Amino acid sequence: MSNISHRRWSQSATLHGCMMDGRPANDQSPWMPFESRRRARDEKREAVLRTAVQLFLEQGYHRATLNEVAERLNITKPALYNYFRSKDEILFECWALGQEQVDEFIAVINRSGQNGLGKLRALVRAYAGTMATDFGASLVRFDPRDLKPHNAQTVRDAKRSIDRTFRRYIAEGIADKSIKPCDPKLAAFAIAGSLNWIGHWYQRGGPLTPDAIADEFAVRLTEGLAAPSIKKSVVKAPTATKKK
Amino acid sequence: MSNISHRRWSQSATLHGCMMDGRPANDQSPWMPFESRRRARDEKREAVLRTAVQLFLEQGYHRATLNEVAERLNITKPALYNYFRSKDEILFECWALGQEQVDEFIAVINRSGQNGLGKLRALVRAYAGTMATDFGASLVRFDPRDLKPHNAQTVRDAKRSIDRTFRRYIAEGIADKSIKPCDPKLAAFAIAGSLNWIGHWYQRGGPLTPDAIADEFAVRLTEGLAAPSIKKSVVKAPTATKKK
Amino acid sequence: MSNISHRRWSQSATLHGCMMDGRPANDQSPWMPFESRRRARDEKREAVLRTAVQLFLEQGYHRATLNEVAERLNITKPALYNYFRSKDEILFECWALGQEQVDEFIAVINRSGQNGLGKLRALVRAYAGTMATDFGASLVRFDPRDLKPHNAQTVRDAKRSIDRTFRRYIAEGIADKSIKPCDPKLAAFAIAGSLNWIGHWYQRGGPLTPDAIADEFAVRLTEGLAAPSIKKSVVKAPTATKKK
Amino acid sequence: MSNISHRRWSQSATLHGCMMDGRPANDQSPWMPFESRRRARDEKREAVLRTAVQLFLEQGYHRATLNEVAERLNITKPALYNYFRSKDEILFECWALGQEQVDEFIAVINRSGQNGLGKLRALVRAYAGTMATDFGASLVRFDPRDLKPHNAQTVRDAKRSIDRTFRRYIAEGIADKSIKPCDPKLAAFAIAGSLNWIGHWYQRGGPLTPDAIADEFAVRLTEGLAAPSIKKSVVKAPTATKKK
DNA sequence: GATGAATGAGTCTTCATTCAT
DNA sequence: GATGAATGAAGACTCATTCAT
Repeated sequence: MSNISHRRWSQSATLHGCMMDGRPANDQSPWMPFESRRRARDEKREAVLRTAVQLFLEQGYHRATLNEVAERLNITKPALYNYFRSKDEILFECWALGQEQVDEFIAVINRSGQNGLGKLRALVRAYAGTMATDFGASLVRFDPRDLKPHNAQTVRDAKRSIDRTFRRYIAEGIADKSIKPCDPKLAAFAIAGSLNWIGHWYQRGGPLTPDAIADEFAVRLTEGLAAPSIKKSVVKAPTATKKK
Repeated sequence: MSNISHRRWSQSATLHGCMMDGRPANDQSPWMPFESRRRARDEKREAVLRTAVQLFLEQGYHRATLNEVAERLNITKPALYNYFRSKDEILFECWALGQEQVDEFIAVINRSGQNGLGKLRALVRAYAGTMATDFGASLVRFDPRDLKPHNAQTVRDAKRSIDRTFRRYIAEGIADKSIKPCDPKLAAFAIAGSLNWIGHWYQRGGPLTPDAIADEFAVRLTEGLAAPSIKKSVVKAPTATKKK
Repeated sequence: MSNISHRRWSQSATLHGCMMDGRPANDQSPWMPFESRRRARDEKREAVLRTAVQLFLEQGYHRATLNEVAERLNITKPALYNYFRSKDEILFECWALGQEQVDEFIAVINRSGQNGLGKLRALVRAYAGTMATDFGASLVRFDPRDLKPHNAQTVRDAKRSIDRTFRRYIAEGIADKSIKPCDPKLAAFAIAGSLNWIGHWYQRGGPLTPDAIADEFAVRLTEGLAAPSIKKSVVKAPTATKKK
Repeated sequence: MSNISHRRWSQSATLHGCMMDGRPANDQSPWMPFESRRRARDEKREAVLRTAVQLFLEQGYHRATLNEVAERLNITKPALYNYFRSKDEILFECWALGQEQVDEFIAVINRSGQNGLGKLRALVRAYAGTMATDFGASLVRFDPRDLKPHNAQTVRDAKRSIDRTFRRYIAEGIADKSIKPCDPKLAAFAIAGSLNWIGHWYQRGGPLTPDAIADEFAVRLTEGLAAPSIKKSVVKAPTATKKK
């Protein structure tokens, strides 16, 4: 039954790491075909995920069938099992790709030397942009309860981590006086809520561009928090958002 | 197998009352038994909905089975079909009870003579409170695509109507100068997003009371919008919400 | 479980017998109310059967639900169980009313002093007329396999008996030279088939009256069999059939 | 639980042949395996239909369960859904196979240059033979109301078409004087009724062979109609019917 | 690596029937 | 005698998953 070693999600970048692995490809090693085969495999994996995330968002995880995923890829259902062990693993990997984006821009913001308000605005901006992507939306539209317990826990941990980041930036801002005193917890909820909601209503091709939304939200969601003196300073978000 | 002998409707204290006045009914009104039967029926319907909404929120609509709904009510699955025609009808009725709350307080707010900002704050407050209830949360946690087309349309219409209300209050506020000029559409999205998100994270029994959340959000979500002069005025929400 | 004595169908006329029982009603006995109650009961029983046979013919036994039978009678489903013990018993009683008609006219024809061809024609005529009634059609449109084994046997016996009657008349006709020599078995099948088919296609309110059909079939189905000399003699069927 | 290990399609002698030439396929045509797969599939579909039609005739459509169909084929119920979309589709396909036989021999008769009586007799003969087959009997033993509206309509149209064919041949016969003047409509009903009834009483393995029935009916059902001069001409039915 | 075929688990739903009132 | 409520038995259908080829 379980003769396949359990691939585990290690909080960052399996798939992304893979793509960087292209590196050894530049030499003429005899296992080049091996390499290229692996790359082909990864590309197919990704194609599955792109198709799946779309379908899952369109119809909802439970109404979407693997049959339709396969059909859209012009393959057959069992072929999917060459790349993924189960439907919920596909779901999880979709989520993981979204989470990767978040991890990346949070890392960038963390390294930026801004004050609390600056970081918060940068976060809002980047997060809003991510919510307007398929994989980003999957962060908030998919239900962890559809995952196996282990993965579900991973998701919950990540969610909590994001929440803590919001609160931390706010707390930092309060400490450095760039943000008015307030309850970081509720403020974080309010801001995150607005942002997460984007994942539910944003429609590609609508009148609003992701950038416009991101800019507007970066201002709107923080202007109430900004301490009087720096209310007007708007910050450019790091353009870390990977879209691929 | 048949360890369920006494059928009980665990959640119906009122129902129990009913059964007690089944006998004294002969002394008063001749259609008392009739009345009481109808009431009993309504109460059972409601008990089903209360149980169902809880289960649907707990486990998600698709993972929740009617069997478990029935079990929690100490009845059998087909008994549910005395009150509802299908699983999705139950879902719809849960939503409808939440929507009723919303319709009611919006009606009250509409009739209040406040300015735009006042109405908006009242709306935020009442809406936040509703989100902290089971039926309220069902407004945003249930997926209209699980409903029959007709009901799905009803839900979508209602959602649009709520959105328009947010925008209208904001526009009114801009017109009457109680709200700073801004894009009503995006502002409405931002506010509604924060509020809707409550339905996803709020846990009964947590450290935050619905009222605290409602108050905080009423201030927090609007202070950025408020025109300088009236920034400090906080409004009590109409307490119109509860229905029974 | 089976504390109810099994009412058994004794090949003739429970219901019919009942109606003849009107007999004691002509006196002023003190148990008149008793009598009248029983008559009321019988009338309701019959009303159920009339409604049921229609519905069963309209929609087919399995698609027709007792609920709809009850609805058409403006009563509720369990009320039906005051008159019948099960759905298939209703089916059986419908069949029995049709069979009664057949038994009656066969008895009449048997007693008539006609020759074989005469009897055959009389039978065809009467049978065709019966097929154009609801209860008559139920003889051929209902499936004995829907009945309990005992009743199913009763039905099969009756069918066989009718078949034997056809064959007997034909054989008589051959013997008395009113019918050309032929295989009575196949001839009976052919004639009975044509007649039974009426139950499938005849629509009340169509252009053809039952009488017209009966007359035409009486001629058409037998003219091939008739020995030359008496080909033209047409016989009036006994008008014994109609019961109400 | 899993006492079914070897899945066998009991009725598919041909299928077995197929599987044998699965191996030699490498020596000849490259798409042989493809072909053979398709053929295997068709044969299984047919095996399902053969089993289903038998069961439906034996027990009636509603009492027959897909489970039993599957069991008789030594497969499981959902496997049936590889070949058919629903139970009623299976019913329809059974009917369609019977109808195909009818369409074929009608086409042949239409092309024959016989006079009206000749065509009618040929039709009777061929139709009688078909009624003695399982798929033929399904033409009259299955209830179109069990089908989806679209298919039900198809069935009704086909029935009407057959009826028109009977009437047309009779009318032709009257016109060309091979048939005595009569009402084509009622005559068609009478003949078709006799024939259809075969589908209800004919038992394979009984004393009567289909051919004997067909021959007898071809004479019996038409001798009453034949105009005196040609009464004796008997026609061989087209042997076009059997399809495999 | 891919496919057709098959499976098993599970859910909704229907309906005849019974029971308490 | 009638009713509302409840039940249990059963069946169709779906779909993720597996297996042999």
